[in-house]
Amino acid sequence: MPVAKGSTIDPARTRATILEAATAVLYERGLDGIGVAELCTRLGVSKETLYRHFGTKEGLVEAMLRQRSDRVTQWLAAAAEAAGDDPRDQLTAVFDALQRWYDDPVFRGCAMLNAAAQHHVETVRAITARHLRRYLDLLTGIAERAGAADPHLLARQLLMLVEGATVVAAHHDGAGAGEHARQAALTLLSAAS
Amino acid sequence: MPVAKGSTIDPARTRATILEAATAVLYERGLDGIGVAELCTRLGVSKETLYRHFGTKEGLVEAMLRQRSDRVTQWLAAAAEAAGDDPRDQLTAVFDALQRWYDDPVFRGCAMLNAAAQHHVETVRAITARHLRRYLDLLTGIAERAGAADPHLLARQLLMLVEGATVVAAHHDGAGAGEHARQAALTLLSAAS
DNA sequence: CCAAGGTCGAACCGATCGGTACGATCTGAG
DNA sequence: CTCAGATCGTACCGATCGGTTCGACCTTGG
Repeated sequence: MPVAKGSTIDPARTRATILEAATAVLYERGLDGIGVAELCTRLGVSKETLYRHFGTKEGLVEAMLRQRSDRVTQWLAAAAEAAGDDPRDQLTAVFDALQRWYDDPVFRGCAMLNAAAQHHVETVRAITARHLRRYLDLLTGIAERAGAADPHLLARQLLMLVEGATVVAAHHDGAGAGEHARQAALTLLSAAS
Repeated sequence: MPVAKGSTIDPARTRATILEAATAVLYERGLDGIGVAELCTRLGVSKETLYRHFGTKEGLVEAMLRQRSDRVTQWLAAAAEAAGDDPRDQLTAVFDALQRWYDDPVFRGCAMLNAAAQHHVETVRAITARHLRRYLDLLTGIAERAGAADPHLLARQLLMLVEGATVVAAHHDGAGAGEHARQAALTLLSAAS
């Protein structure tokens, strides 16, 4: 490791561990629902360490949102890819994956949307917008492969179903939300090609 | 006015005025984005008055969310009713009304969803759930009048489109979100009957 | 073995938070 | 006119906030 300059106790791993644990706690409690002191206690880390790695609570929040967006996007894309080449199968796989998420007891809605609802900070809003854009790209690919007359319009409508299903699952009733959205998505896909 | 017991300066009107102004400010800044002191300044009211009428910041928040849910629901229902008896016209009217909302420069997404994303308080979450339920009732009526095979399923899918369009409009791009959602909704309506 | 630097824990900082207290002022019913 | 009560403005409270500092450990490259 030529780039590993002066370092002991592997700070990179410390940072990764903090990020990992903070993701879960901040998702459960909300960004402003827990102070830095209690957060550090739950993370098993001192305030000085946290501030050296992230500079600011905002810095930690942004780093964790970025990582979470990366992971969720990759996770959804992988689910679609594993379903084969048929766009209908890919769409089904996406909504099935969402349903599995909704059924998770810790499910509390989309972390990016929740964050954007609290912090009016521009950086956070930008991360959320980028997150939706990534979803849209994934859905646009499916719509194009399906031969939709207007793939961008269809993708946008599918994005609304994805986000709408997540909202309904989080705030009204998660049972079957993924399946119901999937059914609607397939109807739109059929009608658009 | 027989019920007007002992009162001067019409406290009822004071309360209504506070609620009115607080709705706008809390929507713009976020529930935790403004303190009670600054809030009172913007409202042109003293802290003592605010606390006498609402007891707590939480009390104010809940009262304003309830009122907002009432109004928004009535506003959407009125838009649907004014469109006549055809379910397709009613659905169109709903999404057209939403689009007008998205185009408002102060639009910041659904206030109830934003609130539920920040406050994990059970009361707030209950108000949000009731709000979605009201939307669902409105859409169920339309789905039933349209003769849908499974009106409850269709209504749920339409609800996802409504909420999804609102999320996309707030966090990605509001231009045309209402129209695109309306188009998808009409497709689902046609396919379900 | 030694020095550099990551980490800890706790004390500490000023600012702000939600909420209370109080005297002064104003309003309107009797 | 009088007096109850609504309102104001301000000072104040304890708690908590995000963030800093420091001395003591501990780990590890040289």
